[in-house]
Amino acid sequence: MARMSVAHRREALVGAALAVIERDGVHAATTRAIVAEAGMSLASFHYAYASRDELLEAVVRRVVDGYAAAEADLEIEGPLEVESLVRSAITSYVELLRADPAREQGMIELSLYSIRTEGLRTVATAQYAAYQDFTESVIRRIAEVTGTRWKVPTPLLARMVTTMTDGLTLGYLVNRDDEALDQLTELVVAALMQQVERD
Amino acid sequence: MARMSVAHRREALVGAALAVIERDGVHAATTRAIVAEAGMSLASFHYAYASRDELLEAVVRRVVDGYAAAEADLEIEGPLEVESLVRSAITSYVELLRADPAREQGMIELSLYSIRTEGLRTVATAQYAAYQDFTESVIRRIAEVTGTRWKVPTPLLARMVTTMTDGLTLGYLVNRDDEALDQLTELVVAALMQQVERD
DNA sequence: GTCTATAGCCGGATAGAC
DNA sequence: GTCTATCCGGCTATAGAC
Repeated sequence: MARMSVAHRREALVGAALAVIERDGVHAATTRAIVAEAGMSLASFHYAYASRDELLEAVVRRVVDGYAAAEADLEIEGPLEVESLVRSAITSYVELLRADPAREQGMIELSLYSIRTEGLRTVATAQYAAYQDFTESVIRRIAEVTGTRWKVPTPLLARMVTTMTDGLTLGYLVNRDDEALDQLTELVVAALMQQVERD
Repeated sequence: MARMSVAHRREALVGAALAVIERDGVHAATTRAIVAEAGMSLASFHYAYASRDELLEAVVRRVVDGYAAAEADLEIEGPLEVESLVRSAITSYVELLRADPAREQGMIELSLYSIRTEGLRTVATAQYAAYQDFTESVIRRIAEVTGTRWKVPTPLLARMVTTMTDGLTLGYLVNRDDEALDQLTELVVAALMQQVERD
């Protein structure tokens, strides 16, 4: 393979690893599968990263950065009414889940793997914290735009959102029940609307 | 090892596999680790089961049967008031989670592994269906005992419960934040109480 | 029936040629 | 710097002695 800078090679490997994880799961993301996906040799892998876990750490970081980017791009659309904004925020994740369940399964597997792996635990919590920050900023934006107040602190509400989206994800991965997903989405929206302060 | 009936040997292997999965995760539940846990030889394993996946299928079935047994044993305690019964039902799971997070992580890993494995997919959905049945029966019992009606069908409400408990589980596994777990439990109870029909 | 021993494969990581 | 070839360990599954 042509000469590449280490930085460029690392980038390519992280991308390939993500592709394999999303398609076949963390278990299948062996160094060999990853280099095959990236079209490079096994030795080149170890030239760029000392170990498989070091690469996986970089993968988690890329995922985290993705959330941060999404946060920056965030746009509020549609009528400026709390319920419809909350619904569209939840729905946008649900549609992501529906469109690419394997991706979400890969992300959960990555979290669980990180938790079990010495040296990756802190990276896992960082992944969650980033997702948390993203959710919090959405909630804050909705409150600002509509002039709403919440009954509970924003960080707690954000955790409630991730709790429910995680639960929706696991349930959908197992059952693949689109109708149930729609109905549950409505219940989730209702649960959040319950936390709007009505003066 | 002394002579054992195949049935007894299988039982021992399933128990050992569950122990390893709960302690070290599905990934670590190799045939070698399992027979070491059970104190038998590798060859004896293959005398009882044709393959590792065949054993894992049996493990999932045992978990399912466990839920069914829990359902039969179910007792309603405390004051006959909807909110306190709902809270105690949720809390009893949350305390289970807090006491043995590794066990719950193992169960989630088992589900995700089953989903990815040809021939275990149906077993995975059966696992969830059993959990679903258990939850439904609890909800029904609470409604009967207190004379309450729910705004939504019981099966949907049961799915909402599993959605939220799954979410609580993933979040707790990553963050190990006991205070957040308490606060989220209260929000979950509130979300369920919202679905009580007040005439 | 139960064991030890081993086949056969795949994994991460490395040596050494170029 | 990048490659091919290889080491070495752990895995599932099986062969064959007893």
